[in-house]
Amino acid sequence: MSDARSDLGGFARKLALVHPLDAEDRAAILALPHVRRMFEPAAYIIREGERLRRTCSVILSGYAFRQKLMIDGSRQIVSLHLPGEPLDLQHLFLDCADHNVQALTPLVAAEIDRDALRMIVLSRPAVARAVWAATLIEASIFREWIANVGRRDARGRIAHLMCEFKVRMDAAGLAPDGRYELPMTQEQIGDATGLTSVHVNRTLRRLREAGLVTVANREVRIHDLPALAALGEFDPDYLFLDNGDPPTP
Amino acid sequence: MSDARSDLGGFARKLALVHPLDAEDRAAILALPHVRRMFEPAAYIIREGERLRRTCSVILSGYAFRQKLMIDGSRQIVSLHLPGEPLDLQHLFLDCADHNVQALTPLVAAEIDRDALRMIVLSRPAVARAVWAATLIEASIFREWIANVGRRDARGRIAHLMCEFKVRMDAAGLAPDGRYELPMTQEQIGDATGLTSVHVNRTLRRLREAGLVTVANREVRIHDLPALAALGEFDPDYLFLDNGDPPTP
DNA sequence: CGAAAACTTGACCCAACTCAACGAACGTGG
DNA sequence: CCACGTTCGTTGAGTTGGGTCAAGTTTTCG
Repeated sequence: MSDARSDLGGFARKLALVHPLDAEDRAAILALPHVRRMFEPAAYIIREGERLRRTCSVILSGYAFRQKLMIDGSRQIVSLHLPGEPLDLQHLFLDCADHNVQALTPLVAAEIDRDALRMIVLSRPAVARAVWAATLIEASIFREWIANVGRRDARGRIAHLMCEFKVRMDAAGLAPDGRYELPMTQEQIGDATGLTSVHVNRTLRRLREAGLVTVANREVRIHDLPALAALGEFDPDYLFLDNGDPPTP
Repeated sequence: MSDARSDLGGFARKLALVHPLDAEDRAAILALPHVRRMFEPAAYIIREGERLRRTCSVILSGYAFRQKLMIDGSRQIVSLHLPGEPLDLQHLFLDCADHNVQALTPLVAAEIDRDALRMIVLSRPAVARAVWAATLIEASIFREWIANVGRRDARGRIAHLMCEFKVRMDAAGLAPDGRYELPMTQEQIGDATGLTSVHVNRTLRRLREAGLVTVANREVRIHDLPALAALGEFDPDYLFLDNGDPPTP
């Protein structure tokens, strides 16, 4: 696959899953001018209030999370990002960051020139559809997270998070067998679910004792996926990963 | 203003606030084929699981909310919508609804033909920017709501909701003096903030007794906006309403 | 005017938080 | 390779914000 020659192969592949791209579209994406940049864990990739960024970042390797800080110092993680995923498509057309993005692990990002990305997006309808749909899917995940923190108890929230991450890791080919890497501390799991790290710890123990899932050493092993999905009311439709039906023309 | 001749004048005006549109862009929007449709309060405008909608709806008059149902029957409202706002831009490029949209008041919607909307969006860069940016702003509001239900206490959540609604009503010219209409029951306020109606009631009383805000008879009267904004940690930046700085070319 | 829906208030309960102490894992530098 | 500080995880005890249940009251609307 010629994608492998460019840094942006993973990004192009992800977009093509959302909407089919022809060879020219794909070549245009691969040719996007960009610079690589490396980040340590916890390093800020995007900062709230930053204005007029001239780039849009895509993860080449590693994991990242999107976060808002409260004045009391607490933190709410609003999304997680896997390799190949874009980190700030909102800056394509919005000029100010309303939140922070931090690396979860050592991370390599491609910072794509924003004007070049705008150009191909406004001139290539298929690319526009793919990139736009990607932002719409992200919004769908945000909606699900509102429901998760707003209306589920601790077990449900964590079960849901584990299921979502599993399905997304699967789709990215990063969860070979039942187990998968989850590079989050219990405090970060709490920040993603609106809980404290202490309560995350207790809840993980309960989930383990119930034979549903084991989370240890940055690794998740799901023992009973149907039960875990039921507990977290997890239905993967909102992730729009099924490329089952062909997109409407 | 010739916009008034079409149903879609309000929509066009809203889009133009996000990104400038020239006369041709505006005319193309006003000419979009659509049908009017009326809804009673609580009527479903969009249903979860619905496939292959051929339209995208815009509110001509009235209010609506976006909602997810949990299996125990509880409900999480994930957004509120004012006159002129689009209700399902996600269906522009996604083929299945992941949530429900209901009318909050008697509502008139314009159901715009989706293919026609796609066409002008993919052929008119300025329209694409405006519509796309509108979806990105919606996503920004979703992120703020995750933080609201995830990390604030009851007073903060409700204070934040009141401030957001006030600012959006102001921007839409619907909050002439300090007071504004809030067509939500206490149960719906609870569904939007992840609380029960009983606790919403008690919290509203506390906010009233503290001299911050009075909510009664579907009307909100904010007595101390700075204090209310402080309590809800409300900073309107995430709404991207300021058209202060010209958009980057 | 009457019924249904929305709001109000009290009593009680529990899920999740706080505070605190301790153990385990993990770098990192000597 | 080990010593040691630091971060992360674990567990207990006590507290509390918000939920539940239940009984009114008020508003709305046909």
